[in-house]
Amino acid sequence: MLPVFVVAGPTASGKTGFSIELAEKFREKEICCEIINADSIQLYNELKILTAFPNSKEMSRVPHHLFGILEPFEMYSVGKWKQVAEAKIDELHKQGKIPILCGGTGFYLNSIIQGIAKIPDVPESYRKKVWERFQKIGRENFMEELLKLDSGNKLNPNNTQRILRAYEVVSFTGKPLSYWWSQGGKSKYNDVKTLVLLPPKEKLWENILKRSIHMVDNGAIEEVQEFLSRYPNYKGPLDRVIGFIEIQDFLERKISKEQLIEHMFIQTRQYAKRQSTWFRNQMSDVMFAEAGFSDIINKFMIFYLSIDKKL
RNA sequence: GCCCAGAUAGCUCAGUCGGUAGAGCAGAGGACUGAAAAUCCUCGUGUCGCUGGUUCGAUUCCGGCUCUGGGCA
Repeated sequence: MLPVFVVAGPTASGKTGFSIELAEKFREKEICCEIINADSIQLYNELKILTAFPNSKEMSRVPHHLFGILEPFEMYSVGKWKQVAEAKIDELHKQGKIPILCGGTGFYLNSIIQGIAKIPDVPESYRKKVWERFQKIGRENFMEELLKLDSGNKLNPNNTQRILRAYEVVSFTGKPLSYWWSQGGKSKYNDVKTLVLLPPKEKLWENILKRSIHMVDNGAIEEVQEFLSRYPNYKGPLDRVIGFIEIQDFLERKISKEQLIEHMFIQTRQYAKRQSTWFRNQMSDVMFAEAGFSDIINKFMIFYLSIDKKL
């Protein structure tokens, strides 16, 4: 049974470059690795500068999968990603290749590493109705209704996304989330090797600042402008991309270029922190690494590579 | 040079009719089962510009000084 490699880490920790070097290092040993995207936003085929999409040079060094597979209005979810990612993993395994899951979306990664409960799909139209009900009756009444249907629910009423989800599931399927969770949903892979790149904070902040400046000085603004010319008044899943809203503010002269960079710097820092918290506390059996690439790669190989002998 | 307004948390500012002070942002920590670059929770001691005076007690009132805006020359 071939392993699954996972390369995780906060944004700007160098995952992309690392994964490529790792794959090339294995190639020297006649082991073929290919990269599968585990970043919820690099799934989209837009805003490639702002989302730090791997460039064509990088993509030509090692085969990349599940990058840019979505259109800007397509809604996605862990469940959907898990399905296509597993299909891709299995396909690579059949070809005798090792998949490297690379990305910063810890929630997605854990759905492969630890598994996730199987819950029936709630149709988009139904979700919309739930949202409208929430809007109509207000948070308090909505929460009251939710608790009637799902008395064990301990969600904070302010957590809109979660209470909507809980309501959706219990009212659509007739069973609360806790029921579905208790049904299990184990990982189908038993040999996952996870590496988390976790640079010291100062180093990470430096990378983030450099990258924010580089993005706005090298086309991110024009990219957003061009995107908006194709999708005027866009509202959709890409709204959450850090810098997307701020660049629009800049284009409308609400903020200066310096403020734009500052906002992007701050938000990216906060995002990186949330990611690090996840990696530290929600993932298990991981190897954390801080040092330079070649050093980590060697350690990774020594640490996990009994495969050398297996193959 | 004169007049006016400021000077309080890393930043922007509120406040104390005299009993040593609190918001937002930033920051720190945390949660996370199909929106996850999302969403949510917790955390606030700082010579209240400096220096005299009045007072039992001054960041608060009074004087002087320094600095920063703005105005008049």
